[in-house]
Amino acid sequence: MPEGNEIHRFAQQHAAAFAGKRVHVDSPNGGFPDAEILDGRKLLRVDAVGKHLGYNFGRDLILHVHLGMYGDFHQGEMPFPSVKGALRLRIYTRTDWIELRGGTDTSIFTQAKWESLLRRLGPDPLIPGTDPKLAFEKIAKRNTPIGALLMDQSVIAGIGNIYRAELLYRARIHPLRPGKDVDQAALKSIWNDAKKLMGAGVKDTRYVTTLAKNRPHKSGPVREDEERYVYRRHGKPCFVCGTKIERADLAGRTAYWCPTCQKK
DNA sequence: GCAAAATGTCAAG
DNA sequence: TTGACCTTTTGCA
Repeated sequence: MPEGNEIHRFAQQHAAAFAGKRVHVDSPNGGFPDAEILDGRKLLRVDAVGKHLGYNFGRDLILHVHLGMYGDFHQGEMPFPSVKGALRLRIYTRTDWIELRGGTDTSIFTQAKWESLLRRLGPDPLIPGTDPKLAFEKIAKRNTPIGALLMDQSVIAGIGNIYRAELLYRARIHPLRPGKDVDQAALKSIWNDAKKLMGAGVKDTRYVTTLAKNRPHKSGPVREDEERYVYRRHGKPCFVCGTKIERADLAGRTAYWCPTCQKK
């Protein structure tokens, strides 16, 4: 279910509970038979890059988790909740536990494999100090729509369908505009906006991208139906201009945009 | 009770 | 470009 912000949040929370400690690892539904290799070892640290998590148990023992579209974690203090559903992985100590369900990949990586993963990922806006230059250069060369490039993890790591839609709305750029027609100043502002929005999304579990001045209810708590400008708002009026939000498939995922505010 | 959809990625054709 | 895969939740019978 997650974009990069949630991955980084999981890394922080899981490290807080387990890093530097000997942990138990098991797989109640048998979906991760290698759990026993890790059981009883010390978890050194938890890394997050883009949408990937690496639980580092020492060289060549890196538990790689990619949640894909459906994977999710739950975390809590002992005792365990009752086992239900397809519980693939648990990590726990005497006091804390996490549970993992779903997900595209749960497997043990060598150091070399982890490094080759890092090599094929673009810069991650959630890693402080990251230089976006390589991403800008790739985008400037390509005819591919910017809406597809922002989701391409080898261009920029961590952006998913919600942030793609909302970043492009906030930049007033149509998702079908070719990458090479997005100027450098616009790319820079999208990158800075990604750092800001996704950074807020690490702390806040809601994806709020609207400015208060654009919300129909400008004060009070943000209403659920006013959190975002375009994502899953097709057929509804744009908060800024009133035009109906459109949607279409783009690179295998549904893109959303305002045909008036966002220019091709 | 069942179909459909969902914040993702990869491989086959 | 399409299908396959992982699982839960929602909406409609």
